[in-house]
Amino acid sequence: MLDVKLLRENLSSVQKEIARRGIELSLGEFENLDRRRREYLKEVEELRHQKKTISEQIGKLVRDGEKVVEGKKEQVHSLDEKIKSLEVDLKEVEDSLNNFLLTIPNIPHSSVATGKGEEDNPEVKRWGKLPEFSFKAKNHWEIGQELDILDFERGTKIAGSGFTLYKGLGARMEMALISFMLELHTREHKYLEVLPPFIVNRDSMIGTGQLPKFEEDLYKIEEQSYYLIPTAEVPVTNIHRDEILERAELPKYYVSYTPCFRREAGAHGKDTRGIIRQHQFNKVELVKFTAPDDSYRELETLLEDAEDVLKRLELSYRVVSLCSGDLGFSAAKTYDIEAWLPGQNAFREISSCSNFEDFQARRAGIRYREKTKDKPRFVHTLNGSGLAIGRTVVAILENYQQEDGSVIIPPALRPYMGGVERINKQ
RNA sequence: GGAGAGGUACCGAAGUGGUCAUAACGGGCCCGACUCGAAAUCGGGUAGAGGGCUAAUAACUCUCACGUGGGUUCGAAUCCCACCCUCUCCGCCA
Repeated sequence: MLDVKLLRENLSSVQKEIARRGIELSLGEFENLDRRRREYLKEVEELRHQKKTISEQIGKLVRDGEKVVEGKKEQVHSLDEKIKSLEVDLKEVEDSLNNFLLTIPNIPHSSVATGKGEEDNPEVKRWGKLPEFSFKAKNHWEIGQELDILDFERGTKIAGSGFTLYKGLGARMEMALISFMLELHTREHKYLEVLPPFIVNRDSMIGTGQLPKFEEDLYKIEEQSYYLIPTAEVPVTNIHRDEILERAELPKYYVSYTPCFRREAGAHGKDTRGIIRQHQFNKVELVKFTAPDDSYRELETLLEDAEDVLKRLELSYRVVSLCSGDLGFSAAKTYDIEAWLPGQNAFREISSCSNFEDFQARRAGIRYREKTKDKPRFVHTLNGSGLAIGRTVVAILENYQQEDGSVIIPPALRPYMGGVERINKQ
């Protein structure tokens, strides 16, 4: 959520910034709602003040033994009527305004390139040498099926399309990657591991920006208005919802493994084969809470922490900076890490690292005090995949495939796989 | 799920219809005094949100805020209803 005051005072420049996303903000609607809200509020507060004053007078009179207070009670009654009707109007305007504010995306950072979509994302860096094969590189789903470690038919039978059954060393590799990443980030990058609920309430979803706008992307448990998390970002960022942190506590680093559930509404027909796009997938997520001045420096180190996973697995990748049109709703700036997939002859997203500045913090009420007596200020929140597990499996299968159909396990991962060095055909 | 108890500031806790919610009392924390320094002691300070007025994130002022939302009443932390959460016991259960 954007600051109402910022919006009020710099309406046209905010509008211009948001326009870079290809979204047009309605100035008139905001100005009208904001103005009416303040008018109603002022009036209601004035009437409440009058009411309070008279009630206090009645209290005094009664205590002094005065009995003739009916006239005063009448005054309060008539004030009450006015107040109640104004409150209805006020609530209506406040709800509209609030809903309007909750659906405005974050302002792109000044370093974000203006562009329409994926094709306009500037490449920031590249790492590693692209592997060369003396044979035709296969897709991960071919490799996975031939090794009998990925079973798409069974996944579909059990749940539906977009769900996969991992078997044998496939399942083992998925779990090994989770352990490997958690250990790397906790031991070497100093993140605190947390294992949160995978189901959250509506307030948490609003806090990080999934709701109210993107309900159709989420799995909902109707009976209780609970939602399955689409990313660990949601429960982990909401750890500190409605809290005031101490300056000395910042920055806070969390790392969390969770499964992620996404309906992928509107993505039909994309990546239908394989495990690139699933309704359920595993992810290790990095989340940071920082002081505002530090957040962009912290974004760079967050990115490096995520990159480190690929470096250790010796997988080639590149980093792109999302352009204004490709930026997510809540993000001010995002780097995507794209791993090289020989089977697809393309770089594909394997991590997304974002700075949300105070956008989520304002929604979720996450604040800190610069000094003991200062007014609380909003923290900045950041997060990034470190990494998406399923896509890492894809990258390993495709990059480490051998001519005989086997797949070599990257050395860094072997300790987490009981020393297995290679997955062979049975 | 059943029965009971309870949710008040950073923590504990008083307040059970009015002039004590910038909320008694105790603790913590911050500043100061004392001290070579510290402890002890003494003094002072310690919530939030949204408006109005402003150049102002200053001063002043108003409203809201006692788990959440309603209701009763001239007036609610206090009475009533619903819901949420915590604790104890019982039941069920991986």
